Amino acid sequence: MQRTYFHVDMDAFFVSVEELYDPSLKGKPVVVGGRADQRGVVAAASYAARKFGIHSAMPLREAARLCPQAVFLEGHPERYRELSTAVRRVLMQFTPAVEMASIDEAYLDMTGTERLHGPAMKAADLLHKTMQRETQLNCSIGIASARVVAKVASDQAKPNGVLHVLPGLEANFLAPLDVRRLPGVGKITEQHLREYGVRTIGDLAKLTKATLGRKIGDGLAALIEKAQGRDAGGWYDEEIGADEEPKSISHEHTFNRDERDEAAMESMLARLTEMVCRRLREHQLHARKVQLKLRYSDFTTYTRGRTLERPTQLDAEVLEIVRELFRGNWEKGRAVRLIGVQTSSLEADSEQIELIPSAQETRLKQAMNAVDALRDRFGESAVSLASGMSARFRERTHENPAALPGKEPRAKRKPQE
DNA sequence: TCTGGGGTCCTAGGACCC
DNA sequence: TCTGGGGTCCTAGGACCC
Repeated sequence: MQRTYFHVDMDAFFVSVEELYDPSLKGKPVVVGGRADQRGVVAAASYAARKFGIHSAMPLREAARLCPQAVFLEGHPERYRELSTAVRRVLMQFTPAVEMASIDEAYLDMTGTERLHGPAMKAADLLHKTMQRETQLNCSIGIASARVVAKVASDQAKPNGVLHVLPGLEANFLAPLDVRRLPGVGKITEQHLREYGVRTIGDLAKLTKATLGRKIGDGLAALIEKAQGRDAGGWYDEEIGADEEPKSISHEHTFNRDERDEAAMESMLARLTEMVCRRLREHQLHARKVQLKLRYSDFTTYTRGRTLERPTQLDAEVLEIVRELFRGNWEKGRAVRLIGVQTSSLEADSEQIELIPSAQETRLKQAMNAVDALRDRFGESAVSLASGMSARFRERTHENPAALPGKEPRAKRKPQE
């Protein structure tokens, strides 16, 4: 059956949200991602900043060199999440089949909504206006019979436009575009494809086993099919909105200066573990896999993990494993740039083989819920488990004085209405 | 200019099983 | 004289996306 997908992509989302809260930023070169002298990259750049050659994923220091007068902002993740929820609410007015693909973009399955909203272009126009009115944010919309084509179309429609690729014309629309425009083709794949003379999506669409001179793997086969204008592989084979629960939950931290002190790294690990486990509990999930990530100062990166016999969401259990992995794998004395904790193979509470929980376990769970509640009311620093405290103290005093308690008022939670 | 943080999916080798 | 072979789990690494 012929389907109709919308891909809705917010224009310069982080920057636009910042402008909402501080209209004086409008028209200025604005960079969201961190201070100009920090380790980090550009998360979003205003159109004025882009004129200087600044783009996302560029190191902050380079952005500062290109445009010293730009306004550098750390950003406000809570505000972005809040606006993202508002965006989702608008989209849900048009169809329940909405899937947020990231904080600022979504896919809508609009198949069969003509009776309700009229033809696709009319619905898109209304969606565009509703989004403006209810969030004060601009978006771009791509419409097509395949999600991958809708996504490329919204990209071409930017900024603040709508592009409808008519059924039957998908391949024609894609063919002249640079192969990098196709989702899934990054720098590395582009280089590989270049060796086979592929420069445009049309070139990729024509690849066969014969022209390639070798066997085609599943990944490349899916890529070729996408280049021909059809959804293929992985997520593209599932229904919109089928995914709700996360498949992994992780936190990581890059030290502002490379770290070689064991105690400092262990307390950071404790802190990261607390954040991860807290989110596991929020989602009512238990993790069966725990992974440690280490990146040394030369950027070589290692992950070491373990599968648990029994899934968990408890700080102490996860931290014990993380510690063992760290002690068993960190080369003593070698300077560490980044450290991280990841959980995966997540299972819902109900899937747990519920042996009768021991009284001790029940008490522990109650205690964790109490800790989470305290943190809700008084901030993350209110309650600390294990050795997370000293890391927090270090970060706040030496590396980030602005974050000292009292100096940085925590965002107040809105009372429930 | 040294390169964030949070994710998803794919690959590939070895173990194990039928 | 040597070759089975497919499915699934586990682990680690890597490409890619916003």
